[in-house]
Amino acid sequence: MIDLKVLREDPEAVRASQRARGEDGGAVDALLSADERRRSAVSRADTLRAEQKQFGKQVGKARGEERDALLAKGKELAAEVKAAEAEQSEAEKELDQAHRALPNLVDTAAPVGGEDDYTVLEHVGTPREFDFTPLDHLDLGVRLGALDMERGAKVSGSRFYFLTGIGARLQLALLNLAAAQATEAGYSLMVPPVLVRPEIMAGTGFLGAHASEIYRLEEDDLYLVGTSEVPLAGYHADEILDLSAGPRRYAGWSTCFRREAGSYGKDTRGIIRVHQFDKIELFTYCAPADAAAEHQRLLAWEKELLAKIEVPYRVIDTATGDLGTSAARKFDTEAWVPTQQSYRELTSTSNCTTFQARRLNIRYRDENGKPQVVATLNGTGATTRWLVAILENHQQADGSVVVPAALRPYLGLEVIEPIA
RNA sequence: GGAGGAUUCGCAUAGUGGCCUAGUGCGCACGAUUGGAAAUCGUGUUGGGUGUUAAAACCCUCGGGGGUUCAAAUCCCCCAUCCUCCGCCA
Repeated sequence: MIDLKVLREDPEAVRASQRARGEDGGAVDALLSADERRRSAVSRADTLRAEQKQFGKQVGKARGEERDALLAKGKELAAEVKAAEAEQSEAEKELDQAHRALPNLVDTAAPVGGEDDYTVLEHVGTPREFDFTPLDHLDLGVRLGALDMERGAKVSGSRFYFLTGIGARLQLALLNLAAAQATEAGYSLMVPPVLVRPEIMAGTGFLGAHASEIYRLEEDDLYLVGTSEVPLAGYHADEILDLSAGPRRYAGWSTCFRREAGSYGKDTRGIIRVHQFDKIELFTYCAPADAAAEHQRLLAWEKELLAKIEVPYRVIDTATGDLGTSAARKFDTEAWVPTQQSYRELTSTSNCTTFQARRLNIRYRDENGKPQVVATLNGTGATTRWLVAILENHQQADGSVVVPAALRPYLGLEVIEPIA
């Protein structure tokens, strides 16, 4: 939810943000009038309640006929209060709905436009020239005994897979590397629940436009998370944090589940786009004033990790129209995938400012000891998809794959050889 | 799945319809005392909303929601969470 004070003081800024996202400006005016209605309803109900309270005290003292008269009048007042309270709660419900319907305000520094209007901030490394025809990650994975899509489909359907043998070990090595770096950087490593309650899922902003992406367990009214951002954001819901020692940083290690609805036919080969994968997710709670700097730090940590797997990549500043509901700004890193001759997203870091925290009621005490809403940010540590970039970029003519130096201590191998 | 118990201000507790504007202890903050400290004494100490330039004032908040009543921490109903036990399953 956005800050209603900002809305009241500068509705035009909110409308501009909506336009930048390519969304409806009418939602802004709906929210403004809902806010107006709620305030007048609250004020009416407050006045009546005050009157009734004073009145109730007189009844307690009165006796006899006087008491009977007061009781009659009291009944009237009670009915009025009840009506005013019903009006108030109706107005509050409407406000909440309108409030939650509005996505976060975009950062004015983010490039305006649709999916393809991102800005490339930098290129790191140079795509390798192959003197042989490189195999894609699926062919490589099968030859190395690392990946089995067919049995994944047999057991669970399309977009499911088994990481087998060295594939499973490679993923563990990668996630351990990421977990170790995150721990060193001051993140607390967390293994969170991957099933969450509706209010937590809604609080992180995933039940709006992207609800169809999410698995829901109807019987239990729980959602499977698409990233541990969700449980990590919920971790401090309804709390007032002490941030006097600096931001709270968590690294979540979890499996992630995505329905990939609407992506039929896209990336059907291999493990680029799958229903289930593993990820280390970086998550920060900090004072809103520190959020932009923390966002840069998250990006820097992602780049540090990418350097360790030694793949060429670029960094993009995502356009406003392609931002998630909660994000004000988002930087993606995209690794070069040789067999696709293109860059594919490996990490994504979003500054959600106070948007999620306002929904989840997460605050901190400012220097005056007053509760204020915190800012939340998230970024990718490492994911299953990284295996694609590692395998393809480090393959050799004989079908073996050189293990990047930083991964060797975690895998215990310098080269992964084909099994047959 | 079943039975019982619990949920009150950071923590611990008191509170069985109006004197609860929620008491007490601990903790915490500030002050007094002291050469300084401990002890002691005093004052303050949930969060949110309406309102205001700011304040004042007012309203809500005793796990959540609903109900009874002129009036609910207190009575009734539903739900959540935690604990104990039984059953079932792994």
